[in-house]
Amino acid sequence: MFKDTGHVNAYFPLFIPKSFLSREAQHVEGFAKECAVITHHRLMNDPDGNGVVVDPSARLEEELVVRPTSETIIWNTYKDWIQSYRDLPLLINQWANVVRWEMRTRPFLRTAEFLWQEGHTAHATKEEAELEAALIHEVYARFAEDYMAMPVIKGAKTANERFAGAEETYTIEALMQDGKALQAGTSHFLGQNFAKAFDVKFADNNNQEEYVWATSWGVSTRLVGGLVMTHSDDDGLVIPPRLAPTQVVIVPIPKPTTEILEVAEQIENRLKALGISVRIDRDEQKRPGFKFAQYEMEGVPVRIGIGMRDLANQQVEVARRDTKEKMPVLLEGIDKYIQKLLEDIQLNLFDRAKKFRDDHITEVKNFDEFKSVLEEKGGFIKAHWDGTTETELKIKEETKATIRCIPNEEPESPGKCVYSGEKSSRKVLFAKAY
RNA sequence: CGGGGCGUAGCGCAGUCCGGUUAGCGCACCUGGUUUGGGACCAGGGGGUCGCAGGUUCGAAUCCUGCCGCCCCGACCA
Repeated sequence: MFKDTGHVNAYFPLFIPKSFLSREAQHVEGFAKECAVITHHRLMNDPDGNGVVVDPSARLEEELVVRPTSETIIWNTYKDWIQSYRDLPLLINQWANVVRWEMRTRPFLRTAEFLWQEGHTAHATKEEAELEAALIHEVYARFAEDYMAMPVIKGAKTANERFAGAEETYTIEALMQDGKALQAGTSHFLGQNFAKAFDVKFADNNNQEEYVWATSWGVSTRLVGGLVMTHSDDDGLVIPPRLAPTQVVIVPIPKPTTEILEVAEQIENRLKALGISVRIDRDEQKRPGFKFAQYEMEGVPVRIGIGMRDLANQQVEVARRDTKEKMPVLLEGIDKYIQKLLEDIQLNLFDRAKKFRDDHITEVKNFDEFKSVLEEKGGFIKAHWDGTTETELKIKEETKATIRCIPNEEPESPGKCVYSGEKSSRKVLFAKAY
C-alpha cells in the first residue's frame, strides 16, 4: 500500500553540517536541544596509558550533526534538483536511522536512535502539497488499522505540538491499554518554509519563478511499541495475523512421531498453498505445555495441537491467541477453517482495541471533571478549548495532559473552553501521552 | 542538574542493620534415570575478583572513607 503512492526510495547522508540546521529558525529551535554533535574525527592512544582518547588535534572545522531528521540536508539537495515545474512533483522516501538525544528514553517508544521512513516531497502548488500530506495521513491510518489492528484518531496538531518548521502537522493518535495516548505517525504540510530557507525555486509554465511547496512525513519503530501495548496481555505478545511472521504453529503432542508429522506436514502444505506462514515444532526435548506457553508469549496467532487421540478422530486441536479459546477441528477443511480464523482474529483484535479506545473517550464539561477523569479513568478527554497556546500550556502544567489532536471528524460546535471559559468553536482531544 | 534507590553465579534475588562455619536460594546450564494432551520430576554436578580502591579488625559481602557504574522520579521529547 505504501508503494502505490508512487514515491521512490533514496538515501541521504547521516551527517549534516551544523550550518544546515540553522537555516530554518523554527526547525533549529525544535531540535537544537537534542542533537548528537560530531566534533572530532580521530582517536589516539592515551599517552597516560588509559586506553583510547579523542585526539585533540583532530577537531572538525565545522561540526557535523547526526540527523535528527533529514529536512535540511534533503532541501539543500533539492535546491539543485529542482529547476522547473517539469521537475515536480518530487516524491522521495528514505529509510534511515535518526538520532534525537532524549534525556529519558523508553524502549521502542522513545529511543535515542530509531529507525524510520521519512518522506520528503516538493510540489508546484500549495493545494497539491496539502493533498499529499492528507494522502499520507490516510495511508498511515489505514496501515495502523488494517494491518496493526490498532485504531487511530486522525487529526491536526495544535501550533504548540506541531513539527518544528511545519505549517500543519497531521497525526494518527492511538490509545494504549494503560490509558495513555501514543502519537503513531505524523504527516506535515511544510508550506514554503524550507523552500525559502534553502532557496528552492522553480519556473512555472509562464517562466515565473516560484518557491516550491513541501511535505514530510514518517512512521518509526515506535509502531512496534504501539503494537505491543495495544494488544498484548499478561501471557505475552499478541500479534495480529496480518503482521505475524509465523501465523500458525503446529505442535505435536506429546512429541513428534512419524504419524503425527505426516499429518502436520499435510496441514502445513495446505496452509502454505493459501499463503499462510506455518511452522512445525519438531523439537523433541521440550514438552507440549512449555511450547504452548512459549508460542503464546511470542504472540503466534494460531496454534494447532496434534496428538494420537486427535488422529483417531480425524481432527486436531486449534487454539487462538486472542481469546485463548481451544476447539477441535476436523482435518477435512482445516485449511479454509484456519484461513477464516486468521481473518476473524485480525478483526477481533481491531474491534476489541476500538471498543477499549471508544470507551476511553470521555467528554467533560468543566475542569474539575477533566482532572478527575484524567486521574481515575485515563484515556482521551474530549473538551472545548479556546484555541490559545497559553491555555494549552497551563493545562499541561497542571495535569500533564496535552492536546493530542484536533480530530478531523469532530464537527464545529460553539461552546466554552473547559479551562478559561472563553469562546470555543470546537472540541479537541486531550490525554497523557508517551 | 535536583530527589530517591541499587551493585553478591548467565538472569532474578536473600544475606549487610547486629562482623565469625566452606557465601546461599530460585531460574538457567551439565550428567543419569523416570516421565510426556498446559511451563515435568528425582538424584548428582559445574559455575562467585560479593562494583573498585584504601582503611579498621585476630577475622569484612557485612563497619569506615573515597571512587565508579546502573536504575527510578522530575525538567526535554516522537
